[in-house]
Amino acid sequence: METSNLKKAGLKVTLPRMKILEILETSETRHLTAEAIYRELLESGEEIGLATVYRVLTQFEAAGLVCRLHLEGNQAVFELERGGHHDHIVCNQCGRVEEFFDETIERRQREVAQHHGFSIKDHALVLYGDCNDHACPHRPA
Amino acid sequence: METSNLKKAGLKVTLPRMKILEILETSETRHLTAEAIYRELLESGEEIGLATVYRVLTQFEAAGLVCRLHLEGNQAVFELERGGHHDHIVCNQCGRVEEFFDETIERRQREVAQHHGFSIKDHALVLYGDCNDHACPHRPA
DNA sequence: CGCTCAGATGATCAAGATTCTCATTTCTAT
DNA sequence: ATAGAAATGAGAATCTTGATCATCTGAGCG
Repeated sequence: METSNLKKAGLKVTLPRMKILEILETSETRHLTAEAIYRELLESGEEIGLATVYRVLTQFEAAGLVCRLHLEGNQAVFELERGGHHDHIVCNQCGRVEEFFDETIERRQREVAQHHGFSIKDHALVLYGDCNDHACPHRPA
Repeated sequence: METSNLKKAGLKVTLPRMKILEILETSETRHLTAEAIYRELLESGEEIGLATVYRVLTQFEAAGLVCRLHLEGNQAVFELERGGHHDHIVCNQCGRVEEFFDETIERRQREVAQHHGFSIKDHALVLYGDCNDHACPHRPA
């Protein structure tokens, strides 16, 4: 019930927004597509439109509540902003997503950007590989 | 006239393919969208379909002749494969794209992936910032 | 040099993801 | 409760990219 986040972001506290936030907070998978959220809401018996999901997620992104990531394919995924910045590793086989943070990489990025005369504002880093987990339980949707 | 590249890739040497390759080789901008290539060809008086441009670029990518990049926005850009791997810095203001290669970052990526039990196969790294170029028409104040 | 046919092209259609439109509904402040 | 502003839902619209299919073209052969 973190309605405070919504208010703080200047967003009216509505049912669809709370429900979407709730799913982002409680879902097993930390990285969800708009469609996945939409389907989950429908299955919960909510009356919601896909357009609303996209609209709300875009607003959440602007408010800094969620991050939009383009991990692969054409569908963006959204993850709840839980404070720390991190990058991602995606398994080519099962689609599993893991997070990491590496200060050395972060520092070198800043240095490289400076070298090129850029003031770095953001970056996107995704590693693709095969997770060598034999019991890999996550199959792509 | 690098028709040898086409033959080597098992692609018939046709006018559209040569023209697209020529544009990729001679364009000022090293990173072009399919649409940009298409428009440039139309302006040169070529009779070509957008579908062909996409089809050919996809074939070039499969043949290792070009790289497809998702730098920002929804449109992929293509760049001629000139040997060395590199990553990109994009200016948020003017859209300029610069290339860099940093061995430290590359190495750390491999180490991080290994740490997570992944065999890294590929990666995507894009830095976003403001180029502080005084000639940049959109330079921030 | 012209012939043949697999492969390539171009026009159009189609698909998938995301945004827009607008009439209707829901919050928030009063 | 009520009014006004903002949000929602359904579907249309858009944008990028891939698929279809009839027509055309290039490479090898005579």
